Amino acid sequence: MGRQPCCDKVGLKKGPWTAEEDRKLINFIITNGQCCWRAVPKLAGLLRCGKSCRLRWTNYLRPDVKRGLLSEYEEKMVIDLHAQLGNRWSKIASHLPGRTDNEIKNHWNTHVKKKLRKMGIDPLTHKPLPPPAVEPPQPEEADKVEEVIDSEGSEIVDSSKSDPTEIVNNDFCIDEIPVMEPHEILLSCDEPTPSSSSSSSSSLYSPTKVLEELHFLPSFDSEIMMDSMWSDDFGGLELLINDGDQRDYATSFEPSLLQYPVMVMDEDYSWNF
DNA sequence: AAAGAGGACAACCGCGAAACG
DNA sequence: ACGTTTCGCGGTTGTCCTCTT
Repeated sequence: MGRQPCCDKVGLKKGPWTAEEDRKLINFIITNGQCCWRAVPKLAGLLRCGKSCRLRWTNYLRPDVKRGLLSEYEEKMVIDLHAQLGNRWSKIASHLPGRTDNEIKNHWNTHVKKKLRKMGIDPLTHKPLPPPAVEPPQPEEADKVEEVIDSEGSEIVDSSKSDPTEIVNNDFCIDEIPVMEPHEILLSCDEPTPSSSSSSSSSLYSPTKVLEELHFLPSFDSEIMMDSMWSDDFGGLELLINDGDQRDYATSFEPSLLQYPVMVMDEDYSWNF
């Protein structure tokens, strides 16, 4: 007996989400909170499976999702955490507030892997890549070999070939690239460098950042707050959205909060301040 | 300017774990 | 204790965009 599919696939929409679908999902979750994902599409009037709704909300619509390129500091964190945790993207993401596992995974596969290889570092093992094979291929074989390098050298390494010795020789030519030792690129994650942490993301307001700044609240924990936003007895999201009274109340305790703009949903259903 | 190639990223799929009855 | 349901994760695919020829 097989698993029951997460949803009845007949008549369900797939592919990119439209603004209208986003609006429906956001409205539903704002009104009802996150409940059983399986029931969400039906209740929200969406022709999507629950899984798709969860993914869309988690990765793109959630108000605390930080968008845009990873900062230098975030990228270094990712590299460092990947060295410790491997492909546990959700664990890595949990160390980077506002970033999703999917986003980090994509960034890793499209940017970081290449960058590490160019630096002469194996992105799988985080160890220096050994020099390429010295023996030149036979003239007749040369084309074939080049083909293999082209198709595999820039490609994701099959996880089944986890033995690094099987993959390194087909990777980038590192003749002209100085090899860096892992310790030269791995940073400790407990001391953010001021320059990097304030680089690309510093000018942007992120909801998470705002939450982190709410330190005046007793025992404040941004994760708990994000959880609480969906509970019945907490108007967190309303405060973040546009509740003037709540905001006045909060700023009466902490006037510095006035520096933060009020969070609103744009006409294109993205969150803004 | 048009076509093709490659890159980037959003979304899907299948599996395992956790929760629940 | 066991079967079923639901959720979350990681790998993979599909589509759109940009760059190159």
